[in-house]
Amino acid sequence: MPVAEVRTPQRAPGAIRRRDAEATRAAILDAARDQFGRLGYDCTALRDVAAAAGADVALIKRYFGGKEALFTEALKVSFRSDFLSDWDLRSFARDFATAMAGGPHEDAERTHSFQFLLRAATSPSTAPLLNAAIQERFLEPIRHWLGDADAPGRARALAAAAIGFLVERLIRGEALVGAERDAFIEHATAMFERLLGP
Amino acid sequence: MPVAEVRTPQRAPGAIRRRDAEATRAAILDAARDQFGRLGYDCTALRDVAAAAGADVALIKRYFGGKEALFTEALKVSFRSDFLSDWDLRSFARDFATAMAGGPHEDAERTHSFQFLLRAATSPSTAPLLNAAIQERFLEPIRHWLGDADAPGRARALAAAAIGFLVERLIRGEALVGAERDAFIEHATAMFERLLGP
DNA sequence: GCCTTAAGTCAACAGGCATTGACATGAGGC
DNA sequence: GCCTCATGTCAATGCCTGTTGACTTAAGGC
Repeated sequence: MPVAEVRTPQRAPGAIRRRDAEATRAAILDAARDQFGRLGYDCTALRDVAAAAGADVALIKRYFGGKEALFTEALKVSFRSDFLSDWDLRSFARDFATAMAGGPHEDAERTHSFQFLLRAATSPSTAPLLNAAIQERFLEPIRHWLGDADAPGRARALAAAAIGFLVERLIRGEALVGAERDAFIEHATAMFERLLGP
Repeated sequence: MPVAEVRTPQRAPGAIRRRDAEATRAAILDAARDQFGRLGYDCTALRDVAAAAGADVALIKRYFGGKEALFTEALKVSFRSDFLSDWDLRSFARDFATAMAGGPHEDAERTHSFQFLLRAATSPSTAPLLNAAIQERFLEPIRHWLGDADAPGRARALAAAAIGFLVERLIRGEALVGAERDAFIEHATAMFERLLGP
Protein backbone atom coordinates (compact mmCIF):
# COMPACT_ATOMS: atom_id res chain seq x y z
CA MET A 1 0.00 0.00 0.00
CA PRO A 2 2.09 2.83 -1.31
CA VAL A 3 0.62 6.13 -0.19
CA ALA A 4 3.80 7.74 -1.44
CA GLU A 5 4.44 11.20 -0.25
CA VAL A 6 6.92 13.59 -1.70
CA ARG A 7 8.91 15.37 0.90
CA THR A 8 11.75 17.74 0.42
CA PRO A 9 14.89 16.51 2.10
CA GLN A 10 15.29 18.17 5.42
CA ARG A 11 18.63 19.87 5.35
CA ALA A 12 20.14 21.95 8.08
CA PRO A 13 18.61 25.40 7.86
CA GLY A 14 20.91 28.14 6.67
CA ALA A 15 23.80 25.99 5.64
CA ILE A 16 22.87 24.75 2.18
CA ARG A 17 25.02 21.76 1.52
CA ARG A 18 24.21 19.64 -1.46
CA ARG A 19 26.00 16.73 0.16
CA ASP A 20 25.42 16.27 3.83
CA ALA A 21 25.49 12.76 5.21
CA GLU A 22 24.15 13.71 8.61
CA ALA A 23 21.21 15.63 7.20
CA THR A 24 20.39 12.83 4.76
CA ARG A 25 20.54 10.27 7.50
CA ALA A 26 18.24 12.38 9.64
CA ALA A 27 15.79 12.87 6.77
CA ILE A 28 15.65 9.14 6.15
CA LEU A 29 15.11 8.39 9.81
CA ASP A 30 12.38 10.98 9.96
CA ALA A 31 10.60 9.61 6.92
CA ALA A 32 10.98 6.10 8.32
CA ARG A 33 9.38 7.07 11.61
CA ASP A 34 6.51 8.62 9.72
CA GLN A 35 5.85 5.72 7.40
CA PHE A 36 6.48 2.95 9.90
CA GLY A 37 4.03 4.71 12.19
CA ARG A 38 1.33 5.15 9.58
CA LEU A 39 1.71 1.96 7.57
CA GLY A 40 3.42 -0.52 9.84
CA TYR A 41 6.62 -2.41 9.22
CA ASP A 42 5.46 -4.73 6.50
CA CYS A 43 3.59 -2.19 4.39
CA THR A 44 6.45 0.26 4.46
CA ALA A 45 8.64 0.08 1.38
CA LEU A 46 12.19 1.30 1.66
CA ARG A 47 11.88 2.85 -1.77
CA ASP A 48 9.07 5.05 -0.50
CA VAL A 49 10.99 5.98 2.63
CA ALA A 50 13.97 6.98 0.54
CA ALA A 51 11.79 8.90 -1.88
CA ALA A 52 10.08 10.74 0.96
CA ALA A 53 13.47 11.69 2.34
CA GLY A 54 14.65 12.79 -1.07
CA ALA A 55 17.38 10.17 -0.99
CA ASP A 56 18.22 6.90 -2.66
CA VAL A 57 17.42 3.42 -1.40
CA ALA A 58 21.05 2.41 -1.35
CA LEU A 59 21.79 5.06 1.24
CA ILE A 60 19.52 3.29 3.69
CA LYS A 61 21.79 0.31 3.50
CA ARG A 62 24.84 2.50 3.87
CA TYR A 63 23.59 4.51 6.83
CA PHE A 64 21.51 1.94 8.66
CA GLY A 65 22.39 -1.48 7.29
CA GLY A 66 18.95 -2.69 6.29
CA LYS A 67 15.24 -2.44 6.90
CA GLU A 68 15.26 -4.10 10.27
CA ALA A 69 18.10 -1.95 11.51
CA LEU A 70 16.34 1.15 10.27
CA PHE A 71 13.22 0.10 12.11
CA THR A 72 15.16 -0.56 15.29
CA GLU A 73 16.69 2.87 15.06
CA ALA A 74 13.31 4.48 14.45
CA LEU A 75 11.89 2.50 17.33
CA LYS A 76 14.63 3.74 19.59
CA VAL A 77 13.82 7.34 18.76
CA SER A 78 10.08 6.89 19.03
CA PHE A 79 10.24 5.02 22.28
CA ARG A 80 10.65 7.92 24.61
CA SER A 81 13.06 6.65 27.18
CA ASP A 82 11.81 9.20 29.63
CA PHE A 83 8.29 7.93 29.29
CA LEU A 84 8.18 6.74 32.85
CA SER A 85 10.41 9.28 34.47
CA ASP A 86 7.78 11.87 33.66
CA TRP A 87 5.50 10.35 36.21
CA ASP A 88 5.56 10.61 39.95
CA LEU A 89 5.07 7.22 41.56
CA ARG A 90 2.83 8.58 44.27
CA SER A 91 0.41 10.26 41.92
CA PHE A 92 0.93 7.97 38.92
CA ALA A 93 -2.44 6.24 39.08
CA ARG A 94 -4.56 9.37 38.86
CA ASP A 95 -2.24 11.27 36.58
CA PHE A 96 -2.05 8.47 34.08
CA ALA A 97 -5.79 7.80 34.21
CA THR A 98 -6.51 11.48 33.64
CA ALA A 99 -4.07 11.66 30.77
CA MET A 100 -5.68 8.64 29.17
CA ALA A 101 -9.13 10.12 29.48
CA GLY A 102 -7.83 12.86 27.24
CA GLY A 103 -8.46 16.54 27.27
CA PRO A 104 -7.15 19.98 26.39
CA HIS A 105 -3.64 19.58 27.77
CA GLU A 106 -2.83 16.39 25.97
CA ASP A 107 0.63 15.34 24.84
CA ALA A 108 0.20 14.71 21.14
CA GLU A 109 3.82 13.71 20.64
CA ARG A 110 3.47 10.87 23.05
CA THR A 111 0.35 9.64 21.29
CA HIS A 112 2.15 9.62 17.98
CA SER A 113 5.04 7.72 19.46
CA PHE A 114 2.67 5.16 20.77
CA GLN A 115 0.93 4.73 17.48
CA PHE A 116 4.27 3.73 16.11
CA LEU A 117 4.63 1.16 18.83
CA LEU A 118 1.17 -0.29 18.35
CA ARG A 119 1.80 -0.80 14.66
CA ALA A 120 5.06 -2.45 15.55
CA ALA A 121 3.33 -4.71 18.03
CA THR A 122 0.79 -6.04 15.59
CA SER A 123 3.31 -6.95 12.95
CA PRO A 124 4.76 -10.42 13.54
CA SER A 125 8.11 -9.50 12.07
CA THR A 126 8.66 -6.69 14.54
CA ALA A 127 6.96 -8.12 17.61
CA PRO A 128 10.23 -9.63 18.87
CA LEU A 129 11.99 -6.30 18.40
CA LEU A 130 9.28 -4.51 20.31
CA ASN A 131 9.34 -7.14 22.99
CA ALA A 132 13.01 -6.47 23.53
CA ALA A 133 12.41 -2.74 23.59
CA ILE A 134 9.62 -3.10 26.13
CA GLN A 135 11.86 -5.25 28.26
CA GLU A 136 14.60 -2.70 28.26
CA ARG A 137 12.74 0.55 28.39
CA PHE A 138 9.49 -0.35 30.08
CA LEU A 139 9.74 -3.40 32.30
CA GLU A 140 13.19 -2.76 33.69
CA PRO A 141 12.39 0.79 34.83
CA ILE A 142 9.11 -0.36 36.32
CA ARG A 143 10.84 -3.16 38.18
CA HIS A 144 13.34 -0.75 39.52
CA TRP A 145 10.48 1.50 40.40
CA LEU A 146 8.60 -1.16 42.31
CA GLY A 147 11.63 -2.78 43.88
CA ASP A 148 9.63 -5.71 45.28
CA ALA A 149 10.46 -9.35 45.25
CA ASP A 150 7.57 -10.03 42.88
CA ALA A 151 8.48 -7.06 40.70
CA PRO A 152 8.88 -8.94 37.39
CA GLY A 153 5.37 -10.35 37.22
CA ARG A 154 3.90 -7.25 38.69
CA ALA A 155 5.75 -4.98 36.29
CA ARG A 156 4.39 -7.03 33.42
CA ALA A 157 0.85 -6.65 34.66
CA LEU A 158 1.34 -2.92 35.06
CA ALA A 159 2.89 -2.62 31.64
CA ALA A 160 0.02 -4.59 30.11
CA ALA A 161 -2.58 -2.37 31.73
CA ALA A 162 -0.76 0.79 30.69
CA ILE A 163 -0.45 -0.47 27.13
CA GLY A 164 -4.16 -1.17 27.08
CA PHE A 165 -5.04 2.35 28.12
CA LEU A 166 -2.73 3.79 25.53
CA VAL A 167 -4.22 1.58 22.85
CA GLU A 168 -7.74 2.39 23.88
CA ARG A 169 -6.92 6.07 23.83
CA LEU A 170 -5.51 5.68 20.37
CA ILE A 171 -8.51 3.80 19.10
CA ARG A 172 -11.01 6.09 20.73
CA GLY A 173 -9.59 9.19 19.10
CA GLU A 174 -11.55 11.83 20.94
CA ALA A 175 -11.36 12.78 24.59
CA LEU A 176 -13.97 11.60 27.08
CA VAL A 177 -16.42 14.06 28.60
CA GLY A 178 -18.95 14.33 31.41
CA ALA A 179 -19.99 11.44 33.58
CA GLU A 180 -18.29 8.84 31.44
CA ARG A 181 -14.99 10.68 31.84
CA ASP A 182 -15.40 10.92 35.61
CA ALA A 183 -16.26 7.26 36.00
CA PHE A 184 -13.42 6.29 33.69
CA ILE A 185 -10.87 8.24 35.71
CA GLU A 186 -12.15 7.00 39.04
CA HIS A 187 -12.10 3.34 38.14
CA ALA A 188 -8.84 3.52 36.26
CA THR A 189 -7.22 5.32 39.18
CA ALA A 190 -8.47 2.75 41.66
CA MET A 191 -7.26 -0.03 39.40
CA PHE A 192 -3.76 1.34 39.01
CA GLU A 193 -3.58 2.04 42.73
CA ARG A 194 -4.44 -1.55 43.41
CA LEU A 195 -1.68 -2.58 41.05
CA LEU A 196 0.87 -0.32 42.67
CA GLY A 197 -0.18 -0.76 46.30
CA PRO A 198 1.03 -3.39 48.79
CA MET B 1 7.62 -14.33 7.35
CA PRO B 2 6.50 -17.86 6.64
CA VAL B 3 6.27 -19.91 9.82
CA ALA B 4 4.84 -22.68 7.71
CA GLU B 5 2.93 -25.33 9.50
CA VAL B 6 1.94 -28.67 8.08
CA ARG B 7 -1.58 -29.64 8.85
CA THR B 8 -3.45 -32.66 7.65
CA PRO B 9 -6.49 -31.69 5.66
CA GLN B 10 -9.55 -31.80 7.84
CA ARG B 11 -11.93 -34.09 6.15
CA ALA B 12 -15.33 -35.16 7.36
CA PRO B 13 -14.82 -37.89 9.96
CA GLY B 14 -15.89 -41.35 8.95
CA ALA B 15 -16.55 -40.72 5.34
CA ILE B 16 -13.13 -40.92 3.74
CA ARG B 17 -13.47 -39.12 0.48
CA ARG B 18 -10.33 -38.34 -1.39
CA ARG B 19 -12.15 -35.58 -3.23
CA ASP B 20 -14.49 -33.45 -1.20
CA ALA B 21 -14.96 -29.85 -2.20
CA GLU B 22 -16.81 -28.87 0.94
CA ALA B 23 -14.22 -30.36 3.26
CA THR B 24 -11.39 -28.77 1.32
CA ARG B 25 -13.07 -25.39 1.39
CA ALA B 26 -13.59 -25.71 5.13
CA ALA B 27 -9.97 -26.73 5.68
CA ILE B 28 -8.74 -23.74 3.71
CA LEU B 29 -10.99 -21.38 5.62
CA ASP B 30 -9.83 -22.86 8.88
CA ALA B 31 -6.18 -22.51 7.98
CA ALA B 32 -6.82 -18.98 6.79
CA ARG B 33 -8.42 -18.00 10.09
CA ASP B 34 -5.43 -19.43 11.90
CA GLN B 35 -2.78 -17.72 9.83
CA PHE B 36 -4.54 -14.40 9.41
CA GLY B 37 -4.96 -14.38 13.17
CA ARG B 38 -1.37 -15.19 13.95
CA LEU B 39 0.41 -13.35 11.18
CA GLY B 40 -1.95 -10.66 10.01
CA TYR B 41 -3.21 -10.02 6.51
CA ASP B 42 0.01 -8.86 4.93
CA CYS B 43 2.29 -11.55 6.31
CA THR B 44 -0.03 -14.39 5.41
CA ALA B 45 0.95 -16.16 2.21
CA LEU B 46 -1.73 -18.00 0.31
CA ARG B 47 0.71 -20.76 -0.48
CA ASP B 48 1.18 -21.39 3.22
CA VAL B 49 -2.54 -21.32 3.86
CA ALA B 50 -3.09 -23.85 1.12
CA ALA B 51 -0.24 -26.01 2.37
CA ALA B 52 -1.60 -25.93 5.91
CA ALA B 53 -4.97 -27.03 4.58
CA GLY B 54 -3.38 -29.75 2.52
CA ALA B 55 -4.67 -28.15 -0.63
CA ASP B 56 -3.34 -26.27 -3.60
CA VAL B 57 -3.14 -22.52 -4.03
CA ALA B 58 -5.29 -22.56 -7.11
CA LEU B 59 -8.19 -23.92 -5.10
CA ILE B 60 -8.27 -20.72 -3.06
CA LYS B 61 -9.03 -18.84 -6.20
CA ARG B 62 -11.64 -21.37 -7.21
CA TYR B 63 -13.44 -21.49 -3.87
CA PHE B 64 -13.01 -17.93 -2.63
CA GLY B 65 -11.92 -15.81 -5.56
CA GLY B 66 -8.77 -14.29 -4.12
CA LYS B 67 -6.90 -13.27 -0.99
CA GLU B 68 -9.14 -10.38 -0.06
CA ALA B 69 -12.28 -12.42 -0.49
CA LEU B 70 -10.78 -15.20 1.62
CA PHE B 71 -9.96 -12.69 4.31
CA THR B 72 -13.45 -11.26 4.27
CA GLU B 73 -14.89 -14.72 4.62
CA ALA B 74 -12.55 -15.54 7.50
CA LEU B 75 -13.42 -12.27 9.17
CA LYS B 76 -17.10 -13.05 8.91
CA VAL B 77 -16.60 -16.37 10.64
CA SER B 78 -14.41 -14.90 13.39
CA PHE B 79 -16.95 -12.18 14.05
CA ARG B 80 -19.67 -14.65 14.71
CA SER B 81 -18.19 -16.39 17.71
CA ASP B 82 -18.63 -14.20 20.73
CA PHE B 83 -15.58 -13.44 22.77
CA LEU B 84 -17.04 -12.27 26.02
CA SER B 85 -20.00 -14.57 26.48
CA ASP B 86 -17.52 -17.32 27.20
CA TRP B 87 -16.49 -15.75 30.46
CA ASP B 88 -18.17 -16.04 33.82
CA LEU B 89 -18.45 -12.68 35.50
CA ARG B 90 -17.71 -14.05 38.97
CA SER B 91 -14.48 -15.76 38.00
CA PHE B 92 -13.53 -13.45 35.15
CA ALA B 93 -10.65 -11.72 36.89
CA ARG B 94 -8.64 -14.85 37.64
CA ASP B 95 -9.66 -16.72 34.52
CA PHE B 96 -8.67 -13.89 32.27
CA ALA B 97 -5.43 -13.21 34.14
CA THR B 98 -4.49 -16.87 33.92
CA ALA B 99 -5.33 -17.04 30.26
CA MET B 100 -3.18 -14.00 29.59
CA ALA B 101 -0.25 -15.48 31.46
CA GLY B 102 -0.36 -18.33 29.00
CA GLY B 103 0.69 -21.90 29.61
CA PRO B 104 -0.09 -25.55 28.96
CA HIS B 105 -3.83 -25.33 29.42
CA GLU B 106 -4.13 -22.17 27.48
CA ASP B 107 -7.34 -21.81 25.55
CA ALA B 108 -5.84 -20.35 22.45
CA GLU B 109 -9.11 -20.54 20.62
CA ARG B 110 -10.74 -18.06 22.95
CA THR B 111 -8.27 -15.26 22.35
CA HIS B 112 -7.93 -16.17 18.74
CA SER B 113 -10.77 -14.12 17.32
CA PHE B 114 -9.64 -11.03 19.16
CA GLN B 115 -6.13 -11.36 17.86
CA PHE B 116 -7.58 -11.77 14.45
CA LEU B 117 -9.53 -8.56 14.78
CA LEU B 118 -6.68 -6.62 16.31
CA ARG B 119 -4.30 -7.63 13.57
CA ALA B 120 -6.91 -7.00 10.93
CA ALA B 121 -7.78 -3.60 12.26
CA THR B 122 -4.25 -2.35 12.69
CA SER B 123 -3.41 -3.29 9.14
CA PRO B 124 -3.75 -0.02 7.24
CA SER B 125 -6.10 -1.51 4.69
CA THR B 126 -8.66 -2.61 7.22
CA ALA B 127 -8.14 0.03 9.90
CA PRO B 128 -11.70 1.41 10.07
CA LEU B 129 -12.86 -1.91 11.44
CA LEU B 130 -11.12 -1.47 14.75
CA ASN B 131 -13.37 1.08 16.37
CA ALA B 132 -16.50 -0.76 15.37
CA ALA B 133 -15.04 -4.03 16.57
CA ILE B 134 -14.13 -2.63 19.96
CA GLN B 135 -17.51 -1.02 20.32
CA GLU B 136 -19.43 -4.10 19.35
CA ARG B 137 -17.27 -6.78 20.87
CA PHE B 138 -16.05 -5.11 24.04
CA LEU B 139 -17.82 -2.01 25.19
CA GLU B 140 -21.40 -3.04 24.57
CA PRO B 141 -21.13 -6.48 26.18
CA ILE B 142 -19.19 -5.11 29.13
CA ARG B 143 -21.73 -2.37 29.69
CA HIS B 144 -24.50 -4.88 29.62
CA TRP B 145 -22.45 -7.01 31.90
CA LEU B 146 -21.87 -4.36 34.51
CA GLY B 147 -25.25 -2.74 34.35
CA ASP B 148 -24.27 0.06 36.75
CA ALA B 149 -25.04 3.71 36.47
CA ASP B 150 -21.38 4.45 35.77
CA ALA B 151 -21.13 1.54 33.37
CA PRO B 152 -19.93 3.49 30.30
CA GLY B 153 -16.79 4.94 31.88
CA ARG B 154 -16.13 1.78 33.82
CA ALA B 155 -16.62 -0.42 30.80
CA ARG B 156 -14.11 1.69 28.94
CA ALA B 157 -11.54 1.27 31.70
CA LEU B 158 -12.14 -2.48 31.80
CA ALA B 159 -11.97 -2.76 28.04
CA ALA B 160 -8.73 -0.78 28.02
CA ALA B 161 -7.16 -3.03 30.61
CA ALA B 162 -8.30 -6.18 28.83
CA ILE B 163 -7.01 -4.93 25.51
CA GLY B 164 -3.69 -4.17 27.13
CA PHE B 165 -3.32 -7.70 28.42
CA LEU B 166 -4.25 -9.14 25.06
CA VAL B 167 -1.77 -6.92 23.29
CA GLU B 168 0.93 -7.68 25.80
CA ARG B 169 0.27 -11.38 25.35
CA LEU B 170 0.53 -10.87 21.64
CA ILE B 171 3.84 -9.07 21.89
CA ARG B 172 5.31 -11.36 24.49
CA GLY B 173 4.76 -14.47 22.41
CA GLU B 174 5.72 -17.09 24.92
CA ALA B 175 3.96 -18.08 28.12
CA LEU B 176 5.14 -16.91 31.51
CA VAL B 177 6.63 -19.37 33.98
CA GLY B 178 7.57 -19.70 37.63
CA ALA B 179 7.45 -16.85 40.07
CA GLU B 180 6.94 -14.22 37.43
CA ARG B 181 3.86 -16.06 36.24
CA ASP B 182 2.45 -16.37 39.75
CA ALA B 183 3.00 -12.71 40.56
CA PHE B 184 1.58 -11.70 37.22
CA ILE B 185 -1.61 -13.67 37.78
CA GLU B 186 -2.03 -12.49 41.35
CA HIS B 187 -1.68 -8.82 40.59
CA ALA B 188 -3.69 -8.96 37.41
CA THR B 189 -6.46 -10.80 39.20
CA ALA B 190 -6.53 -8.28 42.03
CA MET B 191 -6.53 -5.47 39.52
CA PHE B 192 -9.46 -6.81 37.54
CA GLU B 193 -11.34 -7.60 40.72
CA ARG B 194 -10.92 -4.04 41.81
CA LEU B 195 -12.24 -2.92 38.46
CA LEU B 196 -15.26 -5.19 38.68
CA GLY B 197 -16.04 -4.78 42.36
CA PRO B 198 -18.30 -2.19 43.99
C1' DG C 1 -17.13 -50.39 -17.87
C1' DC C 2 -17.58 -45.98 -19.95
C1' DC C 3 -17.99 -41.01 -19.75
C1' DT C 4 -18.91 -36.70 -18.07
C1' DT C 5 -17.69 -33.45 -14.94
C1' DA C 6 -16.18 -31.91 -10.60
C1' DA C 7 -11.89 -31.80 -7.96
C1' DG C 8 -7.14 -31.37 -7.68
C1' DT C 9 -2.31 -30.36 -9.75
C1' DC C 10 1.20 -27.93 -12.04
C1' DA C 11 4.02 -24.43 -14.03
C1' DA C 12 4.42 -20.00 -15.54
C1' DC C 13 3.60 -15.01 -15.33
C1' DA C 14 3.96 -10.33 -13.85
C1' DG C 15 4.88 -7.30 -10.20
C1' DG C 16 7.02 -5.76 -5.94
C1' DC C 17 10.35 -6.25 -2.51
C1' DA C 18 15.08 -5.73 -0.04
C1' DT C 19 19.54 -6.06 -1.08
C1' DT C 20 23.88 -5.14 -3.34
C1' DG C 21 27.92 -3.88 -6.02
C1' DA C 22 29.61 -0.96 -9.51
C1' DC C 23 29.69 3.59 -11.02
C1' DA C 24 29.40 8.93 -10.99
C1' DT C 25 30.14 13.28 -8.68
C1' DG C 26 30.88 16.85 -5.74
C1' DA C 27 33.51 18.90 -1.68
C1' DG C 28 37.36 19.93 0.92
C1' DG C 29 42.45 19.21 2.02
C1' DC C 30 46.82 20.06 0.12
C1' DG D 1 44.24 23.45 -9.50
C1' DC D 2 44.50 18.77 -8.45
C1' DC D 3 43.42 14.47 -5.88
C1' DT D 4 41.03 11.83 -2.83
C1' DC D 5 37.39 10.11 -0.62
C1' DA D 6 32.90 10.69 1.22
C1' DT D 7 28.43 11.13 -0.76
C1' DG D 8 24.98 10.14 -3.98
C1' DT D 9 23.09 7.34 -8.25
C1' DC D 10 21.91 3.54 -10.96
C1' DA D 11 20.79 -0.94 -12.53
C1' DA D 12 20.66 -5.69 -11.75
C1' DT D 13 19.80 -9.75 -8.86
C1' DG D 14 17.22 -13.08 -6.49
C1' DC D 15 13.37 -13.99 -3.85
C1' DC D 16 8.58 -14.06 -2.76
C1' DT D 17 3.96 -12.78 -3.77
C1' DG D 18 -1.03 -13.30 -5.83
C1' DT D 19 -2.97 -14.73 -9.85
C1' DT D 20 -4.14 -17.66 -13.72
C1' DG D 21 -4.96 -21.01 -17.41
C1' DA D 22 -4.06 -25.50 -18.99
C1' DC D 23 -3.48 -29.90 -17.49
C1' DT D 24 -4.48 -34.53 -14.97
C1' DT D 25 -7.21 -37.49 -12.09
C1' DA D 26 -10.84 -39.52 -9.64
C1' DA D 27 -15.88 -40.04 -8.61
C1' DG D 28 -20.35 -41.47 -9.47
C1' DG D 29 -24.38 -41.83 -12.70
C1' DC D 30 -25.68 -44.55 -16.50
